[in-house]
Amino acid sequence: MQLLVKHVRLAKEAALAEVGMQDFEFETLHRLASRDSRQATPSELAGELMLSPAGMTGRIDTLEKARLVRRIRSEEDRRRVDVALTDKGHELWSAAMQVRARAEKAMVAVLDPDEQEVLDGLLKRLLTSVESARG
Amino acid sequence: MQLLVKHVRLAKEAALAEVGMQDFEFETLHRLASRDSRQATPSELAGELMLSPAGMTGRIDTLEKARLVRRIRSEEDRRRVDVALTDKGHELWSAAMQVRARAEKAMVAVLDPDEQEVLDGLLKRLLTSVESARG
DNA sequence: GGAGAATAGTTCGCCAGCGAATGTTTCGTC
DNA sequence: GACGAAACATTCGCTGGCGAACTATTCTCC
Repeated sequence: MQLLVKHVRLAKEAALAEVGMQDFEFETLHRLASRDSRQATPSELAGELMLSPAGMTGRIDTLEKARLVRRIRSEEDRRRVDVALTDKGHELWSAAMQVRARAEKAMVAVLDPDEQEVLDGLLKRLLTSVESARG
Repeated sequence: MQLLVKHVRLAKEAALAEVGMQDFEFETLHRLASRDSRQATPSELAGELMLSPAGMTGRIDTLEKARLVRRIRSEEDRRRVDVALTDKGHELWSAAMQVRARAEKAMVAVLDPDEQEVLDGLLKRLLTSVESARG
């Protein structure tokens, strides 16, 4: 049911528009914010977000232009670059988190808690199996 | 869990590559093939596929170039255009259907039939609720 | 019955992402 | 220690899709 997925995506995007952010920007910030260090390399992010390296460079470009993120050339290994969340980026991320959590909650509210748990479990099993099946 | 969705999408695309087709092409053909008349207007298709009118025009262009589809200007209402599946398009669609069904089956095989039914039901309820919530 | 609103499709300029090729830096091995 | 292989990020050209403006046709209603 990818129609559902599209709807969900659209609903989430609509929610994010409230804080003036696009979905892909939020996803990237979210990955960064979920790390203790508040930073990661482009490759790591690209892997987690299932994005090509080229695409990742582009995303970081726009985020950096918006001052939500900073590029820091690594000293030990000068091929590497660390992408760090700025204060502004962190603020915007938390704002978006709230809006988004609200939207998500409203959507799954049609299912009672037990059902939500069942759904969650089934989806997780599918995900792990599919992931292992394709490396 | 949009990660799951992305994986599923990727897996399906990989499957379709076997018959040399892209996902969006298949989706469009599928909508056409699911109709008795084997044809539909661009607007109808755009609505079903959640695509902008502009995007739909582009898709039809490429499909028409590949001779999978034909544009037929309507006689009664000359603003309208009917998109009709060609024989070649229909053949390719059925070939893709088989490949795709196989891939889909393999993915949900980790769940036993009862679980599949539960998952299906939950997802459908989510979809209808989300759809009604946003017109 | 003619003017303006509505409808259907297309064109145009733009954007995010992809794959392939490129430039640097580091690693492995002889 | 030097040279080729590998790792990282970036640039380049291309593609699918979007929104807004445009064209052509039909509907509405005074």
